[in-house]
Amino acid sequence: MTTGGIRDRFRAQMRQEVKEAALRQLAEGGAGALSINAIAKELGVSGPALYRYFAGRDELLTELILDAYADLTGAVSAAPRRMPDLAGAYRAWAIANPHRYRLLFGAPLPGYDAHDERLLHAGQRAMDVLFSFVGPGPEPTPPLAEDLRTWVVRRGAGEVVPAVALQAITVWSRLHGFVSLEIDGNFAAIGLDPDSFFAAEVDALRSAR
Amino acid sequence: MTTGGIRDRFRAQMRQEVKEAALRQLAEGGAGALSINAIAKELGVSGPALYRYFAGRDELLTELILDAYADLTGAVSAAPRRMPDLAGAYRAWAIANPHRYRLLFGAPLPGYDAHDERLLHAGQRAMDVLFSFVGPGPEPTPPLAEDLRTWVVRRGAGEVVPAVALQAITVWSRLHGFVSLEIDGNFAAIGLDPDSFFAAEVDALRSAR
DNA sequence: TGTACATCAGTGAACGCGCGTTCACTGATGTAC
DNA sequence: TGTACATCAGTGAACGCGCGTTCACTGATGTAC
Repeated sequence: MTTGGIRDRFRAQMRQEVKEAALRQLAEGGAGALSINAIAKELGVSGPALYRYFAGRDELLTELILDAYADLTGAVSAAPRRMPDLAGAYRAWAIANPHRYRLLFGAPLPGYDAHDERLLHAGQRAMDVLFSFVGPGPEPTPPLAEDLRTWVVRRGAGEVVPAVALQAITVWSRLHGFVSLEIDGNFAAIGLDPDSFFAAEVDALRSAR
Repeated sequence: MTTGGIRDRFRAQMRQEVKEAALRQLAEGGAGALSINAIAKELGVSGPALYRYFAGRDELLTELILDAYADLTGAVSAAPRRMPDLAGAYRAWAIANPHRYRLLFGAPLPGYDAHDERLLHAGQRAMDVLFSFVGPGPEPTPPLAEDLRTWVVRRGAGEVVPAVALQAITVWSRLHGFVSLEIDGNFAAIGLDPDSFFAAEVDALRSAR
């Protein structure tokens, strides 16, 4: 399996083009709109041709999710190590890529089995970024503190203290609340401008909870 | 259009059975699993038969969403007027009805136009319950305070002060964050027990934002 | 109380569409001698 | 440098399935006289 041959390069580029077309369709058609046949048509190729590049729909989906994890993690990591910047980067990525954000954290797609362990690792890496961003919040009370300690150890991040773990999850949960309400159009539906409210919510996050 | 005739009662009951079957399929198959034909089959009837009771898939969906709004609003209203009970009732309903919760606040279904104004009213009624539950949070700063005031007036809830409006949205956003992470399996995916964390998050909500 | 009629639930066929996936095959192209 | 061969991208047909919706129609049933 030598890489770098002409055919290998062609394959790699074609895989890339398939993924790009897939993202385009995901962006337009919504969650269930990912169709092998539709992608093939967009690339000017017959449906079965794509099976040269992906074992099937599931493998393509897995690749898209892994890419999305890497992309989001990169975008957030690139932000200055301050709370408002973290929050802003997270939100900005989600708004720019709502369909990919839903792929990561939204309802599981019917018929898709996410049993690839690379997905777990990608998720852990994303969470690690959060750990490195937040400071310790309020000290969790005993039962919760125990849960957090064992959780952190089982993740192989034993050096993270419970107060930081709790803060990371809290930040994630609140950011996700705001961001998912926004990208799913719930603020728009009730006629509320998200920007000013976001600033207030981030401000509350900054002042340690 | 007299109601109460034998045929009218039959129609009403059949509509109810269609909706129940729809909910069952939604619960099993996920978001896009709502199929007129599948519902008909479950009821032991041919597909076109359902067009006697619903103009089409969209009307059925609209009814399901309206029912879900009424149900959630009722469940939350029935809770004692204290923060932990509000949060608990909201979460409990979402866990018991994840598919319906997604119908209300999740990504818009592709191909479904939610332009029925009854949906807006139902959403407003739900938000009104929140208004009646929360006390004033911290005073919003000028630009946000202005937004909130005009927003509240445009909704016809002019007696609600900005600090209460902000608190209601904040509570909603944070509850939604936690609840949607939970029902979409994100806590399970990273191996975290939601219960103890939920208690901590609610506790943070209780102590005024 | 009996009969005629209008109403309406439900059917089966059809339309046009789309899906993921398999299979046998063609034809171009890189590669090894 | 030329030739033979193996590799592999891509095709078109097919399978079996499902979808929402329309249409002309049958047959039962409530209702009005």
